[in-house]
Amino acid sequence: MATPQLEKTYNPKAVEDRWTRAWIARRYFHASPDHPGKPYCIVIPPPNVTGSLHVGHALNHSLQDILIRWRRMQGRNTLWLPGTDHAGIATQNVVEKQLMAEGLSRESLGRERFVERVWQWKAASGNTIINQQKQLGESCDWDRLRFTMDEGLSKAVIEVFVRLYEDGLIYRGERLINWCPRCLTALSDIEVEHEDIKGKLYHIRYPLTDDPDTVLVVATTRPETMLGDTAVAVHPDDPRYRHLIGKKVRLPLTTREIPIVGDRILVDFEFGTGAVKITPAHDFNDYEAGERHGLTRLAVLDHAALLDAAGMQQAAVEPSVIEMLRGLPVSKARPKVETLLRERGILATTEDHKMAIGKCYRCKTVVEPYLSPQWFVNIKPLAEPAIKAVEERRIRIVPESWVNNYLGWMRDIKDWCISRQIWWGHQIPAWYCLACNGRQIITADGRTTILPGAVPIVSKSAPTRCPSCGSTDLLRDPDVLDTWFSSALWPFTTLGWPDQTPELKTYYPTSTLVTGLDILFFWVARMVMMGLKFMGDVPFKDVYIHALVRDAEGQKMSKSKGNVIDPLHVMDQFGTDALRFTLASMASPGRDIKLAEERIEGYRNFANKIWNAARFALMYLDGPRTALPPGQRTFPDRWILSRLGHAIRAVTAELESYRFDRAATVLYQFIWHEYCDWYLELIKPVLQAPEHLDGASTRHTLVETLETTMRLLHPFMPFITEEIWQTLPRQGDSIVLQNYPVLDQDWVAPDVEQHFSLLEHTVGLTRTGRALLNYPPGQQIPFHVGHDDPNRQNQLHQLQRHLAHLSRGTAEVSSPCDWPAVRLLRLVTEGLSVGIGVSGDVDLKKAIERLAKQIMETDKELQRVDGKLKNLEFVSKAPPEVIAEHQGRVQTLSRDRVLLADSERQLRAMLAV
RNA sequence: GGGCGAUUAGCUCAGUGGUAGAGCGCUUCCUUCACACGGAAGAGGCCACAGGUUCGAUACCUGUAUCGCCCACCA
Repeated sequence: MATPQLEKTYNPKAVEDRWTRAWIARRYFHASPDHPGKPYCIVIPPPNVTGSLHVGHALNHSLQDILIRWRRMQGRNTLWLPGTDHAGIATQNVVEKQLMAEGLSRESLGRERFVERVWQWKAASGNTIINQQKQLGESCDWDRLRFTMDEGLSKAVIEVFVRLYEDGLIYRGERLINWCPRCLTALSDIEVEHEDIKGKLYHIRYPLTDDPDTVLVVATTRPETMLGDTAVAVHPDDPRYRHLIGKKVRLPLTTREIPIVGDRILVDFEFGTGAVKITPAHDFNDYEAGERHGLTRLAVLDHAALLDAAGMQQAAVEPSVIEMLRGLPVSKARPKVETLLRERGILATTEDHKMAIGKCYRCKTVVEPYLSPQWFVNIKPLAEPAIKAVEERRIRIVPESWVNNYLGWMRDIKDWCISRQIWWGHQIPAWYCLACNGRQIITADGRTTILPGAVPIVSKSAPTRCPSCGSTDLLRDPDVLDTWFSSALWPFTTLGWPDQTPELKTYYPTSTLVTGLDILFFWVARMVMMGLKFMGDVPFKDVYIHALVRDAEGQKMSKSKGNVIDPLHVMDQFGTDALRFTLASMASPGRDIKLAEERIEGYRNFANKIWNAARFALMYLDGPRTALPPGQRTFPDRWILSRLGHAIRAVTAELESYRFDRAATVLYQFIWHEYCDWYLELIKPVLQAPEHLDGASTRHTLVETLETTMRLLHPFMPFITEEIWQTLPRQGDSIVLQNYPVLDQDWVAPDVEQHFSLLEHTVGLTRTGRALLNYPPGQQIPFHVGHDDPNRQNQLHQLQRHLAHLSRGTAEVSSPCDWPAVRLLRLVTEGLSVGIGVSGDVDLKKAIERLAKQIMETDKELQRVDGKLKNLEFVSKAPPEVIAEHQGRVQTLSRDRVLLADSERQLRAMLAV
């Protein structure tokens, strides 16, 4: 017997560090277009460069790594392409915060030095998440690490922008957009998070100009914006108001008069008072109504969402009101306006009202609709092919339930605002000739505003002179592109586009995209559109959408709530394999994951179980082993191989349909309950008797099964499987490069499995008996087994040896009727009877009392079900014919066990003891 | 307002038109020579509610309730 080479308890830390380094150093994960095999490629959803690994990443990346390792082992030419996203606003915010701590600001630094500073920050901190990904065991091709602002990718971004512009799919215009007054930039529609809050509905009196005694009461949730009203709308069919259309009201707090218009789109006359104020510069609906009625747009809020004196002046607001409100944020201005209106008797009434406000997805500041010139993508022409691709299932979305979500959004898609007024990002490749556009370009307070009338020169490289007037006085558009613009190109720009690289040819379209549904619209939809536009093909064939990870209470994890599970901490405490396996096992479709640490601890135990199974196997490595044809294998060997075959088939099938959870369950079940609990126990007598005839065959199967199992498990638990695999007899340097197990048809043995289930059942009965009788564990228990079916009776004979061993007893197989009836308790199920001999020093009376008690309880339960169960076959697992045969002498012991007495009288006697 | 999903053991979740499953937790027994991060035996469920289809429904259909998510400009 060999000395065990492994520690008694699995210690993940050292193992993980060692293999992380070795795998990367040996470049096992490096992919090349020349490699053989059908390509399999995943591009990673690039985490923000500011990020550190949170549990959502851990889930997302674990699942990808499972797929990647699995496909690699299957012999595919496998590329997992890693990278990070420059995360425009998020990163800029991080660096600005740093500057603030130093008493600096980005304005004081100036654009160039600020951007330089961000690059410095990236160089210093940008690799945090990459290193954490490596710790997680991710088998990315780290040689191909990309960053969305790499030179090549930036070039591609410019290329795309220019081509879209030339195709008329990018335009510039002044629109009402979502504006974050803290980040001071435009946001796209989906960058706004809506939240319900309780607000008030203010009813305000607007007097008619030709009849000041008549007032039109309008309802609004934002009284402070009334200063910018340019009309009041009523429904043209509303009998209360329709005669007023065309008249004017005097706008309170101002000296302006505004018209009453009829608008059936804006006005729902059941809501509020049926009259709506129109503020085209501060509300999306009003903006459109303003377009319909040709209204002017008066902005009374500035870019920081403060009440703007100049704007108010232009809106003819009373000077005293301007003085009161100037420079105030909306939150302070609103109560002041309310008080003012109340004092002047203009406020009719207020009522509580639930309303939705939008917040910036980066900084949670309330966003304002803001009128400003921006760049947009004309998205409909791009969306159409992207809709078709999913409808025609050229892209398969898993789970399918998200298809409708995707299609619904795509069919109703709005133009995409892609310009951001920040400095960190891809600067828009547009220039303006100052000579030609002199009056369109205004610089004030250090902010340059390029009015919508300015004519851009869009070009891949900086033009030296204006093509129309020849002037060299050119100004580049200061805006940068939405971060998601470059992300949308990720599947092809990372492979070298616009160059026709071998990588692009080999790996595009990629195979699978693994992502959370939170970025389905931000990212997935846009990749589809851009991929189809520029590559003429879908960017990926499958999209697997996984759930969100929440804490054990189902709350979204957030730092402020303090309920964040830090994956690095967990990896440290329980091991990376345990975390990965946990996440995989909980990745059921269509349900969020509530993660609790106990669960991870459970899989840590699983890792330890595997470890010890390996230790056990290693003790018998030294003995001779033979490769025997299946016929010569022993019963336990044939059984475990048959089960292994099932596991292989199941795991593979589940992975093919992205059921990581079920694959994990299969592995857990097989390894713990079949390999460890039964197989290892079954073969112990053979292994521990050195001269046993079956020794060679058994040792062979023991190791063969373990080795195969390690390969089967490797994608899920890469570290421990590698470590164990290394100790086994093997060919090759690393499990990473081994073949994934495939089912060997010779292993399939239904007859053996049937055999085994008889054994399992019988052993279970003896153990129950032992527990019921309080047999001391050390004491051997004498028992008889028999079966009504002669065939199975025979099988029992063959299993006698195993039975005796596993039951720790002396087994005798005899036909059910010829047992010594005295002092035996018999347990029967499915025609199988086990009689346990009761030796003198056990209190038979007590044992029978306990049985009787159980029977009584069961009886009560049966009576509760109200006579429906007159026939015991409903509660017994015994086949009906067996029950019928024993009618009247059978009592239910529990739902699946029946106590059998030789006669009713005997039964009564037993119960009455 | 629209759409989607959930509701199964104390907790977290699988699952199937035909006798209810797992992990964790709990109870009892056991430190036997792979593992106490272990072994064995147990307890514990009108499968949210109400109808319908069916020989039979936890599963299929309809409705109700509660919770969650996504989308949406209702002032």
